[in-house]
Amino acid sequence: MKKPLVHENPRKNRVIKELVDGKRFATQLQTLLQQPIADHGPVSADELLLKIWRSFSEAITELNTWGLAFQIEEVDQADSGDRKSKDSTSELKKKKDKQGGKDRRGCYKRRKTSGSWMRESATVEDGCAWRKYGQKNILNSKYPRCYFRCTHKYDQDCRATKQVQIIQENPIIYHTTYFGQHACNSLKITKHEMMIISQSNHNPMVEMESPPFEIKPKLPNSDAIHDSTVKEEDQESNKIASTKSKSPTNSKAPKQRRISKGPSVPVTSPTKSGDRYYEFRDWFNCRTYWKGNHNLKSLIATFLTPAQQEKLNNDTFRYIMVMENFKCSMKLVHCLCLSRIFTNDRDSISFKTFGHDVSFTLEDFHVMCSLRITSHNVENLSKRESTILKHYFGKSKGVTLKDIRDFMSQNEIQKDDVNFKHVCESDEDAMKLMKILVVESILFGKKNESTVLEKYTTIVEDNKSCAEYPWGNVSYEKLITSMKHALDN
DNA sequence: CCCATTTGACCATT
DNA sequence: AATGGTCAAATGGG
Repeated sequence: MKKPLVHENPRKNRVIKELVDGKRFATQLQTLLQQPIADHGPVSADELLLKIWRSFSEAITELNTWGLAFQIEEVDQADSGDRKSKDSTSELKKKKDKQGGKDRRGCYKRRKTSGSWMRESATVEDGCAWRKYGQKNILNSKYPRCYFRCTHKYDQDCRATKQVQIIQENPIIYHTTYFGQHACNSLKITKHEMMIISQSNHNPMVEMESPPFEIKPKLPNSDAIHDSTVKEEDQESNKIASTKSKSPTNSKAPKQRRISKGPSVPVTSPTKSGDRYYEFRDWFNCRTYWKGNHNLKSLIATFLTPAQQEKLNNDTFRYIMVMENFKCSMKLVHCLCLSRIFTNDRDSISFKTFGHDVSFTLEDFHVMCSLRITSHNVENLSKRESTILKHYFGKSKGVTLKDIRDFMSQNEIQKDDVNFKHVCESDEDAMKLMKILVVESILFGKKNESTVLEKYTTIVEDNKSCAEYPWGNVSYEKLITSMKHALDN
């Protein structure tokens, strides 16, 4: 009998294993949640959550890089798609032996662009430890392309890679393309990694957020620490710290500011009762805080024509549009703002992520959300009437986000033969309506029932104003105000 | 000696 | 056949 090929495929086996593991952990979690907290065993729900997330994340990464390797499998089961071995010391020898001494260099599949993201900057430094493994002259390029992999490729099975190429001199600009997420326990979680975490969502088929914050419970007040898992984690971070001595970016942040111990920490948390302070994880998990449904992707797909989508993707909010998952990204921004409330520091914000202190400046906030920020005051709005709201909703005041969403879902694009038919009078109108939603629900984090503010609609309506308007300042301030309000309740 | 970079070879993909 | 991604021997720095 012919054995099904799939069982011979290590890639597929890994995917299956990860998914099965994930399911097992989920079942364990379900059992755990059905028991009273006092009966919980040595494994916490948070730990199980992390395990589940890791399993699915691994499976997705595997599926994303699958491609042709599945076919190669038939010919050569020994290697091809999977160069990695848990046993890094004997890996090289093993590989050669398996291949009968034949050199398999360059035996790879060509990169896919999905699951990658780019960055242009004046420095190559991004806080991560990279190892260069190649350099290539690229056709029609003045400068060579350099290939890097994560230093922890073998010791921690980390698959992150990047390609760096100079695209301009004086001033120098590096173009970096990142592939894959870090699976390693890197001490240096930087703003850039945060950006990556918030923007990368590799598989378009699966909506999944990376957990941007530490999962394990950790009380900020050392007196309150009795949980064994907390101690374990502390040991773990010390271990990492000692093995990773060179840490240029880290030295820049000696501020041992414990966010939760800041002077302006609220006495109670709106999520739970008791007189302890809460980490951002607590806020992050507080569903009442994250209003509305910010997932505009499906609306964009059904309401805008491909041409309109293309335009929107290259417009003022292009960096927002690049994000696969607005909700996750904006949660991060929310948390950043929240940290500012805790530290009461106008110049920088800091919080904990993966057990490490991370510090952000307002400038970094700008980098993260890529929204315009200016140093001077901005409230200089004209008192025009919103023509677009008036035109499509019959009124310029009192239109809710829901009204716009409903309008969009009731007027999906139609295609007859070759042309897209659209309910709006122009492409511009369709895009502007979508931009209003982006501003109100994503930048301002408003809930569905809120009314659209006319003064911002008029800015969106005017392309020049919209491009020049410092959305970064406004969303930043709005979020902080909104969080302060939430804290007071 | 260890670790990182350099560089030509190798080969999948286009 | 050209191109680009990866490997690994050679090389170099600490």
